Amino acid sequence: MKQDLNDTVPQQEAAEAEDMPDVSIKEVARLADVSIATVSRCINNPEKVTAKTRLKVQDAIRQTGYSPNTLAQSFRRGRTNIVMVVLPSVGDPFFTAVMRGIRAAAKAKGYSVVIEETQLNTMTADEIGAMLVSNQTDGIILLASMSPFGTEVLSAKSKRRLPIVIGCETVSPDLADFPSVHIDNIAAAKEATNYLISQGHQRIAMVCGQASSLLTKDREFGYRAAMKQADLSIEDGWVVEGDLTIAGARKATRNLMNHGNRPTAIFCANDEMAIGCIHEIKSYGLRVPRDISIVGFDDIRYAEVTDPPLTTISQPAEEIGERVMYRLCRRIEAGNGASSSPEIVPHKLVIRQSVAKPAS
Amino acid sequence: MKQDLNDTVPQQEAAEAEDMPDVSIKEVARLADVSIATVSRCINNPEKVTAKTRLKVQDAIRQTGYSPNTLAQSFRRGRTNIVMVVLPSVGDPFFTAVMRGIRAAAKAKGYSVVIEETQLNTMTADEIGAMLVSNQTDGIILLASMSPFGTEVLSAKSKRRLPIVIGCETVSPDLADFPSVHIDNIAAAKEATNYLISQGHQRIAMVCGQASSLLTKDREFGYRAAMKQADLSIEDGWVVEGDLTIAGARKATRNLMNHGNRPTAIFCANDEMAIGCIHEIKSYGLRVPRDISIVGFDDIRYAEVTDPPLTTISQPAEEIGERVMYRLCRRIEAGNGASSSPEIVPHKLVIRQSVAKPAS
DNA sequence: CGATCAATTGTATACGTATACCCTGCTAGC
DNA sequence: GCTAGCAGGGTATACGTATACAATTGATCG
Repeated sequence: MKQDLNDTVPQQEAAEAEDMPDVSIKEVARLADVSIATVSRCINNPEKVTAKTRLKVQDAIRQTGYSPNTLAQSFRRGRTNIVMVVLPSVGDPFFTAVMRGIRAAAKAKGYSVVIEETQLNTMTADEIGAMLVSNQTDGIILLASMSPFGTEVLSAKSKRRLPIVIGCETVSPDLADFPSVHIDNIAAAKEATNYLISQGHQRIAMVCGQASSLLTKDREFGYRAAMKQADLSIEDGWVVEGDLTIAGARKATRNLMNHGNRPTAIFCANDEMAIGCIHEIKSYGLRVPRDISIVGFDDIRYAEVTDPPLTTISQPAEEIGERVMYRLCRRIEAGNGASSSPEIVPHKLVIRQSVAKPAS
Repeated sequence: MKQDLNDTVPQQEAAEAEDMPDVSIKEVARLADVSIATVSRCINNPEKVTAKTRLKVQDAIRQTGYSPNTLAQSFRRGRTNIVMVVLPSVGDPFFTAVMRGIRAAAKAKGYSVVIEETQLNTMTADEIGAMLVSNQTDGIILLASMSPFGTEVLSAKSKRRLPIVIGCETVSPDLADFPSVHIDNIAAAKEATNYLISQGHQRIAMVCGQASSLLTKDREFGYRAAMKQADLSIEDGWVVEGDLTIAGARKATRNLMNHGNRPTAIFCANDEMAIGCIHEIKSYGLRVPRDISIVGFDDIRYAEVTDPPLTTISQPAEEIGERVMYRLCRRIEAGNGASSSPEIVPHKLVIRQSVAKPAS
């Protein structure tokens, strides 16, 4: 519309030929009076070229403002230096913390990362499959369980030799040979439940995640195990399914509030739901922890500024992210030679003020 | 190490030849007994090929499990279908909401998105410059102001014909010719401040963002304008700088609490800081809003579950994300022909319970 | 001083795709 | 029935880089 009249205005200094639209390795070679092979070597194997030539070439590079065409490089090398991470929800502060670790490690290793969201597992297997093949990436980090089509991933992996590493989630049996790094979710959930029990609670409910999520399955398992071990019964309707969001938790909590035998404590499968849970309880005119105690999971950064501050299980989120990324790198570089054993990182129960002894 | 002994084990059914490591267009052409050009046409211009041939080719594609090599395509076409978005902090729920909109639009348009974080503007200009050239993307969405090196971006843009669109931030003068979509930050901040004034507050402080962030600069400007218009003075030390995080806000709030003339209301440049602010105030044994009123900005999803629920300025975050992505697409497809006028979306003051009339 | 070898640089090719251009064969209009 | 036109499909090439291999240079040693 109006950008094409710049031919009528005097060329603005042109600095150092900085405004070339696209300068290829050829330009550099011509200017430095060497072959393109030499230029390429100067960049990738500087030690294989004379100091004198190297200087000439570096000079030409500077003059032309050349930078290698990443597309061509990726094509030639067969590597994009992009990894994909699949997670349930980008909005969850826990996952953003994990992402921070992943991103830090990725940057250190020279990778970019693209994120795909399973939208809390509402994606169909087809959608996920399409997502996986359409993106050309060097590897995949799975932070979300996708059991329904686990085999699809597996076949894709073996087919394209695509390294996959799993984080946070407990691995499902058919993905057991992939490397993974996560906490011991069962033990952590047991610990959280036991803490409630140790405070004298007997009527303990749980707001868990979707049935499709292995991770929350494990947490539910830990909860049930602790209850059984303490000889406490779990009434029908005490284990309600949230969708890991605040809204979902509020709805789930409503069911708990209306239960004939109302629990005195609630264990939430993540902090996000614990926040919703607390808020819903307050809307009933009840107080936390005086009337009902709450334990969360993840220790997101909002956990300490909620009212009351949340007692929860802390995961080393950033560390998980870093480790999982580094393991993926090793997998990319070393192939299947790299270790594929699961890596368990430590969790910790952090006690704040959302749990009290039961009133009743 | 151990994956090379599969020649000794019997081939596992081989299904439908589904396990080929890398099948190119050539395989398909050979199998369908056509030229590779025809295969390519079948995929990209199906109407230019006979129905019969098309069927043959589609059959071959299915049999081989072929999918085009995205790297080669990108290289050939000179387009990656990847866009980069630069934002201050991936952890901030406001930006994750914007990202949700961006992601949705990107998916609809067939783009992947890589995220770069300016780490709350602690990146150096060099780092940012490196980031921009290293990533081969079709376009950039700027959600963070980077005034110090705005010119660098600008030159990069003109140099590589790289479309850039700005979101959320008010554009700095030297980026004024880029398309942008955002709310009227000044007007919104004025509205927030006026609301406090209308409730009878006169000693109103502000926790703003870093000086380098244009966006919070605008909010501060709006605050000052509203105060001036109401003939209220702003004491030294009433405008404190946070870093848009909870921790930063708590520190900033501490200064406000220790101020000789303690304010009765605080306007925070974002909700994240408002949360920190509230928490810090509580730690002084004071109550919100009885002792001090708080107004936030952004209306993140935690704003309604804080205690008390936060009065704040609501931005249509997801919509901003979508629109900004669509504008980037238009820019990528239509070049500079696409409109570059700023697009102002509406904001809204949402009144909850963090503001009361001043006690004094 | 010449031959051999190492070091350095140039030449040529391949990666997989998209497309400009050409060729073939068919159809339609006279 | 012959030709003009056209549609469908094949051939060849280009994209920018990296590298195997060839060629050339220089140096060292006999």
